[in-house]
Amino acid sequence: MTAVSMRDVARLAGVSVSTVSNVVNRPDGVATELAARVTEAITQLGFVRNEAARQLRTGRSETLGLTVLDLSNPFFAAIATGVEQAAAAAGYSVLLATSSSIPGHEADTLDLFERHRVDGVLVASAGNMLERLDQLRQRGIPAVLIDSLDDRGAFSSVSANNVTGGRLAARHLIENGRTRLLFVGGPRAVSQMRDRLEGCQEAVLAARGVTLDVKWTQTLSAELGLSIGSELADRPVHERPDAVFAANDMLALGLIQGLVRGGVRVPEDVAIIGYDDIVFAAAAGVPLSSVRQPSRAMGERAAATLIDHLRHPAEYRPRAVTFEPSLVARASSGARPAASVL
Amino acid sequence: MTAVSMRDVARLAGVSVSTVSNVVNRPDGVATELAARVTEAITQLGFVRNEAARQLRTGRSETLGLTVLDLSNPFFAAIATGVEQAAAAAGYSVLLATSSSIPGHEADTLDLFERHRVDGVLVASAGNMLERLDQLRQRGIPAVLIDSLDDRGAFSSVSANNVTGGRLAARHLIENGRTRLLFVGGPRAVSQMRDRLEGCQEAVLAARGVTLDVKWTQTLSAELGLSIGSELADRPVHERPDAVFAANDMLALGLIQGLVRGGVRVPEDVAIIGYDDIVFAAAAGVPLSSVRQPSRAMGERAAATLIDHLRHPAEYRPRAVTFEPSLVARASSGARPAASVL
DNA sequence: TTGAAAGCGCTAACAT
DNA sequence: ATGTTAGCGCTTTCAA
Repeated sequence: MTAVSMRDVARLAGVSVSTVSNVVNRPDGVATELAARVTEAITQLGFVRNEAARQLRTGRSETLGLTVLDLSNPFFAAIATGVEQAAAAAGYSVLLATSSSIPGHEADTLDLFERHRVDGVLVASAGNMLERLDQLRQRGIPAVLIDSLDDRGAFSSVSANNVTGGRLAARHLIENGRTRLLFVGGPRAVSQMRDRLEGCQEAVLAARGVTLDVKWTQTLSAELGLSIGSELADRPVHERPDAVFAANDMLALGLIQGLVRGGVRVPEDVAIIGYDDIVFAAAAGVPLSSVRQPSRAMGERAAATLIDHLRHPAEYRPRAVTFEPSLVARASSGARPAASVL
Repeated sequence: MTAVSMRDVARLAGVSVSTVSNVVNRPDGVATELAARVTEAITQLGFVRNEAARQLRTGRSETLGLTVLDLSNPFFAAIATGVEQAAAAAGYSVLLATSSSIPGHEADTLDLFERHRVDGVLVASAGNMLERLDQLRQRGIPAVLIDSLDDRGAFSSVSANNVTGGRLAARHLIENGRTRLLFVGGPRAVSQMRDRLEGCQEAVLAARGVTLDVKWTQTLSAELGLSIGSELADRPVHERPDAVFAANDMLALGLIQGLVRGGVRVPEDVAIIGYDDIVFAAAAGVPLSSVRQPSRAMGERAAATLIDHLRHPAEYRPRAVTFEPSLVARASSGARPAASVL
């Protein structure tokens, strides 16, 4: 019942534990005949090395900690997929934690990671974890931020330019003749949100006769979008925006639903554009225009960057990898749909 | 740079390591004055216990392994969310692995788990892992299956009745006047798929003058649905089914797209029903009727069941928890939409 | 109530 | 090329 150890293998093969260890880790320097005997014993006994013991001895866990805001948002799910794949390809395991369940305590997920002595941490969560991450870094556990930046440049990050994204979205709405824009997103404390708004504002200022209203929210869920959509639908027409830039697609999808149910036509009465280009944006009731972020690639790249830091600690230089977001125009923004992308 | 250990804490507090251990794990039996000194030393030094060492000593890792087929499918993402939450609430960490990237080698994810000596394993993946899971069980690592059953009853499982689900779907289509049904799903080797078809067949047999065609597929992606939809659209009308039961929502969503692009009206010409009721089904171009599985609850329940087995190994009795799936009728099946659910 | 000591399974010097 | 040995950080008897 208790697991097979190297000692058992050594005994059966008639060799020492260190030889077994060598066969497992550096088979080169072992006589082929012995190696064969050991391998035989390993399969016969079904030996599986104990990572905890190995980790205790080597000081490395070959494990990465990943904190995501919310797995049920396809944007984060895609990031997690990318991370997991890249990590697995490099021989790392992934310890997963979700931060949305503990508002205000997002950094708690890091405690878990530190106890497990993960080799590094990946954070895709809006919560403010920088202080705690600093602490981890001082203790030898580096981190890479996904979808956010570290202003002080202490951490590497992988993100898509949110100012550009906001500008793309707003410019697109304006080019389609919209003049009364509404930005819906939040929380305000989250820099991505402020950046998207900033880009949006730039585009508005660059145009003439275009107004921008802002509605800050605490979350970005489809449910919230639904209720905001209903609220907008209830407004008299002249108090209603003719275009809404929603800070993510979940919110945008809900908005469309709320508006349509309230008798408002999308895009005729109100144009909508979202953010992230989740896979379902294309299949939505009114196919949703969106600003695409290469979420899965971002996850892969973040894991690769972290692993690179791990492998070359000497030449550690935080680097900010920035992807450029791109506009995906579909029906919801009133543009002629491009060759439609599923 | 090297992490703070209990020895360091002990030294600073002027006590022995075992006292530190006691303070951390069983503070009751320690004199308050000493305990205070130790706690003080802990915060001062920023001590964080090393799980690997603890695990090596106790033989328990307080970690659960979770294998999911594909995180980018909201059904699995919801399961993962449920698992993660329930595990965290009970003090367990979650080691995550994705199996879709290694077709034919799904069980490889279990190697990882065994090396890490996870306390238990949760499997939400179609791949055939039963043999390897048996091995793990013999080595003291129990498993719980999610969304699949163990015919031999060796493992606990949490699933929704797929026969019932298939019956609900087909009956619904038939009740709406459809007579030429097509089932699309697969792979055939996956029992969930066979069960859904079985339920479907039952409903067809119970009706008169209804035919059922079957199309087996290797995967269930939106892309595949799109191409099948196009193919159906290209058929002459009399060779085309008037209703399609797709084995999951991703596939169904793609199907709708393919059909609509090909000039086929949904649901007028072809009714569609999917499976899983992912959150985006409601927001689809044609709101998608679906058979709902309580995915998140299933994840929670599975984790709870596994943890229960872990805590009461003596009274281990595999149990099959079965949720009943429910029909969610929306526009795609030609029914009058129920009070619409987002 | 507190401490001393053994040992979990492994790796890495070091000795042979 | 192989074996001997120490020790990673913790928990847990056992003794004081």
